[in-house]
Amino acid sequence: MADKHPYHHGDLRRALMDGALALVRERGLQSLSLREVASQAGVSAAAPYHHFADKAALVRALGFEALGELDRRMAFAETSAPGDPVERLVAIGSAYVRFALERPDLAALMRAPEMAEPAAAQDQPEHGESWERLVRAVVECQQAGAVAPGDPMTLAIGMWALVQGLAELLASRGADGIPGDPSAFAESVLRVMVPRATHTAPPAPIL
Amino acid sequence: MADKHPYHHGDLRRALMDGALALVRERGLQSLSLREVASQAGVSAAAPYHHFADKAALVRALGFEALGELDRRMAFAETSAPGDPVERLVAIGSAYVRFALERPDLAALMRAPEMAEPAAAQDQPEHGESWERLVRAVVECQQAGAVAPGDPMTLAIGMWALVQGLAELLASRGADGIPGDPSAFAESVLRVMVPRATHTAPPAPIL
DNA sequence: CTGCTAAGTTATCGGTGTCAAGATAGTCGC
DNA sequence: GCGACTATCTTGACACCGATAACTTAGCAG
Repeated sequence: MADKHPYHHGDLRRALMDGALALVRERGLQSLSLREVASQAGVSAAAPYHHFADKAALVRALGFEALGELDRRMAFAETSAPGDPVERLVAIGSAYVRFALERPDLAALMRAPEMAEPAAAQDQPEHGESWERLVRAVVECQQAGAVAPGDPMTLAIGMWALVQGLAELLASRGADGIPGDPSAFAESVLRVMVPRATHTAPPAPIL
Repeated sequence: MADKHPYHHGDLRRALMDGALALVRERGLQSLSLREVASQAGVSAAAPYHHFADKAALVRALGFEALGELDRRMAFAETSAPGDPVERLVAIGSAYVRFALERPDLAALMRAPEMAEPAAAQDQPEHGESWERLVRAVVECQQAGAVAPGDPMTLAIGMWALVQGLAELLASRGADGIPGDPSAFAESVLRVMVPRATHTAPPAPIL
């Protein structure tokens, strides 16, 4: 309905989002100003309110778009890392970290406080299957006997938290003091932290 | 020098920090206003600038105080969890998550964007030994043969990221859909994710 | 052509961070 | 005790921000 006939501006909503994203990219989410976004798009300061209820709504729209891009990257990582399921799990997680390192602006939008507000549940477009993909990868690892058995939800939450913490640590906080390529380092951390299945049957049989 | 003789107000700096913390606690870091902090302390809007260069400086001071409290809790967890080094490591990590769940205000201050700015390196008071403590716990686990060998830094960063991600996931994001006590759940996740040493000597010796 | 509604405008409000200049109150040297 | 000095706080202002109300314009349906 709103995306068909460009009345005055020609899809202003899109222009606002693009401009806002550019501003976040170059000066950070912290100093994003709705007025500046508007004036950069060549419209008055009140115009955005015909497309977004709030400044928060704009940020949420961008955040969900960022989540979509993340989902796309993780999907690509899943399909292009065949064979060993553990390698696939690592690849999925690594894609997350790489995304946060390459696009800290999008990563910041994903974890913007506006995304945690209850209003965020309303305008969520497609519910994104990132979570299902991660659980699937964990289950496949377990079926292959490569990862410790147990509730896959627990493991998946652990992996998700690990990857998210790694991303924030390396992107937002400084990636100083670690050697070489941060993304390669993150991958090695991931590889170590995957909860591998213990190869012995009982723990230390007294022989 | 500034903490000795209360000139007019009687340690206004402290009053501002306490008031600001109270405001963050009840309405969130997002809507913290320097003016409101000042007027709540019974002082004009410009008064805080004699004690903090910026609003960001106030937030950083609070953030470092929160880091100190976290450090205190992790230190307590370390000393009061003797015996099994893995249990100690889990206890330290669990203390982090519990802290973030109990005091989301302090957790938010710790990861405030102002803490990542380069200016944060200046006014850091005591450099906090949380990191050293974590590395120590990891090394002890390795010496006991309970945790996979390898660079302890890598493992410690993994644990730190895991615990940080877990805290953010459970605190900022909703802790919905997980069963029972969130902190107990986090502890179980931690326990699963600790990179245990494989109990076999070589990986599958062809016998 | 006549409504009707979406889209954009101007004007304004209350609020915010920050600074400059002045007033005030303690401390120190004499 | 007294003047100089400096730290502290106030007033007043500036520029900006998010948000709303009232008005104008543009495109479409009948």
